Amino acid sequence: MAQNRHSLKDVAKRADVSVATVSRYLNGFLELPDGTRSRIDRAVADLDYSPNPHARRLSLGRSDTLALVIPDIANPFFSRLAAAMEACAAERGKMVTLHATMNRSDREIAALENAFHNLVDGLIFITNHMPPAEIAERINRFPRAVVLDEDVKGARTPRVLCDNEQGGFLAGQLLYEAGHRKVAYIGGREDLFSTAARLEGLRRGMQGIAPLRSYVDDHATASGRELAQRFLTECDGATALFVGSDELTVGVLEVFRAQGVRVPEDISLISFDNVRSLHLFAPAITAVEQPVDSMGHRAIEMLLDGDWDDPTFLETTELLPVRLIERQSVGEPRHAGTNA
Amino acid sequence: MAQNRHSLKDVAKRADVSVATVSRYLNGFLELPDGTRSRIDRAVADLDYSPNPHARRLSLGRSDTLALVIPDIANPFFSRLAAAMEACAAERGKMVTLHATMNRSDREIAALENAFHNLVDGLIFITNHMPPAEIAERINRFPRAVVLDEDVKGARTPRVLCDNEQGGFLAGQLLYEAGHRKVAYIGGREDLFSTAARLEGLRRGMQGIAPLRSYVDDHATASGRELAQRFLTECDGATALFVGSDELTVGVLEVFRAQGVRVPEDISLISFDNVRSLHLFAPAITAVEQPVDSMGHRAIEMLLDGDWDDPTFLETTELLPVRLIERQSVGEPRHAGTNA
DNA sequence: TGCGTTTACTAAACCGCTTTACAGAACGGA
DNA sequence: TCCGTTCTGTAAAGCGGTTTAGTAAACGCA
Repeated sequence: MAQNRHSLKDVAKRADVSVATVSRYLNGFLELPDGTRSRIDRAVADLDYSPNPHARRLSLGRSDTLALVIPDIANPFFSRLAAAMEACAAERGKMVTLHATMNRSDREIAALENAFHNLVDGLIFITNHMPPAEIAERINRFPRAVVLDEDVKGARTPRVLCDNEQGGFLAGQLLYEAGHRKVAYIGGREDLFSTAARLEGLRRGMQGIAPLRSYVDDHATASGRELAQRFLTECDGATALFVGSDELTVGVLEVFRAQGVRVPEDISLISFDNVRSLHLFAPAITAVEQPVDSMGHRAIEMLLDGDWDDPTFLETTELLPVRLIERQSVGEPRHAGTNA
Repeated sequence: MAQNRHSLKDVAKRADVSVATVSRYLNGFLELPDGTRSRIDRAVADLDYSPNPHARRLSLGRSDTLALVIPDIANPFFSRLAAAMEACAAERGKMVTLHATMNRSDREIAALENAFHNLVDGLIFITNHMPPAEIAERINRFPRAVVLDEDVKGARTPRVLCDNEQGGFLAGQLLYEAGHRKVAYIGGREDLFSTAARLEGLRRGMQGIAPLRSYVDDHATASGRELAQRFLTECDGATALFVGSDELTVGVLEVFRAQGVRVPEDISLISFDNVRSLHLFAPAITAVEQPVDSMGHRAIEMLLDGDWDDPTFLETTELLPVRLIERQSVGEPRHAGTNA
């Protein structure tokens, strides 16, 4: 019932040896003759002993904890990423703490500050905006950090990203082949590496035709609504929309539905992520799928198994492949003749 | 760059006082004259001092950490719950660690073991199955624990639940008024408190008509598919389906779609949770909405602000209200005449 | 001037574990 | 018999805070 814990000293006394002996034995640094060993084992069992983690961590100088700094856990993309990372970390005996930032620099700084002071064994950092240089500096203070999902300018850490360029390319190719020539992109700002890569890929897929663009600072559903509204008034003849995340897509579709804009009859649409149940939407939404689970796993593996003594390891960028999932949200452009 | 931290001793030396003075001053237990105070402030600033959390926790005997033991973070319901709890905890200076169990007893035990040994300041426990008595015992060993979302038999802790009975009632009422008389329920086993309450409410809403039932052990999409399949072969004339979670609903709809079963023309459907974007589904799905954010907030608030000295506090059950969100998945029963 | 009370601070124990440095006993070989 | 090894441990110094008990100096006051 109560926290009635026994200490190493209690075990030592009961087994009639010194604390050093018990400690070293339990940690596998000491071979003992059967008699002593069984006395210690007995004492441990009798007292239901388990080492005090605070003392252990103070002594060892590590925390057995990884910090996840992440924009929004309620967002399915990030929650799946978090789930993958937690599973991977738990397998290796590491705990995981959560720090939601909502993409706000002040909260990112607070989370990094917190994690740093807590002496975590490693940091996973995810952001969706272009953070100020101060944030990269703070990331660089961690002995071990991995940047995930979006590159951070100035961060000297390994990166795990999806192949955004390829994702853009697949989307562009599909749209081009369906006959679209005027395509708009809704997503993060162009100074983000992911956005630049996607736009680059999109252009390549579109045989060199550049997309129209609108930008947001986050991947909130509300931003999707706002941009959809803007898109409808300023769309300038665009017949297709490439949306940077499922969250934004949800907002876009809400507005389209409210305004009677039909997908794909009026506007074709491709989403990015494929973490929501887009297959059940009306219409089912075509999307570029991110390899969420492997991104999470790789990030943790790099953190824990990376060769952190090798300075070139910090330059590593792991690019994970995306897939295009074709459904029903892409059709022919409305007035195919007039858009060529 | 490196973890080049300064200790309290460094600060004390620099400010030319004792460590005790610095410690007590920094913790607000000591008033100091301006001179001393500013010397300490200076030293702290110069050395960029921040207390070592491991040492602090060892000394204080607490961890500033809350453990969230939760079935699956990738599930939107739980991820939103986790997001709400993290936000609430962060506001009060507590970190949050994540422990996903996938509703498996062995993992629940491992997570509880882990959290217990880590001397967390509090535990939030969520499960979706009927856990063995051992788990309640382990929960009871925590000085502070709150059970969330689903009651746990034998756990002597406060509970935060949604009003499942009311949710069932609202669903039943809607179905009854639409003309349905044969309704099936898909969800957790009946020995779960939530299931019993929902079925009870459903019956009440249906004017006393008891539903057909099928049960699962988790809220995975795959289970939804399986049960939908079973439902279609054994449905025994049921014209409506009340599904225990959005996750299950996704699986059900996948099967319905594959088999050409139309909602609501062939079968009416009401989901529970409303955490996925059901409004964009085809058809938009009527659902009982759980107050996810307030459930998360209340759980944390009870954990941190509850009167843990009052033994009756452990008997507290907080029941949060649900709402029925009407959309397009409920219609008249197919052969209204034959079902009365 | 002397005495009690504040003021301003310190010494040292303690939290519970790890780990280095060392020591006594037993053993083996020359 | 003597010396060098192994075997089986131990004492004690950290890790970096918090906190109790106590003290020297200054202050107020008769």
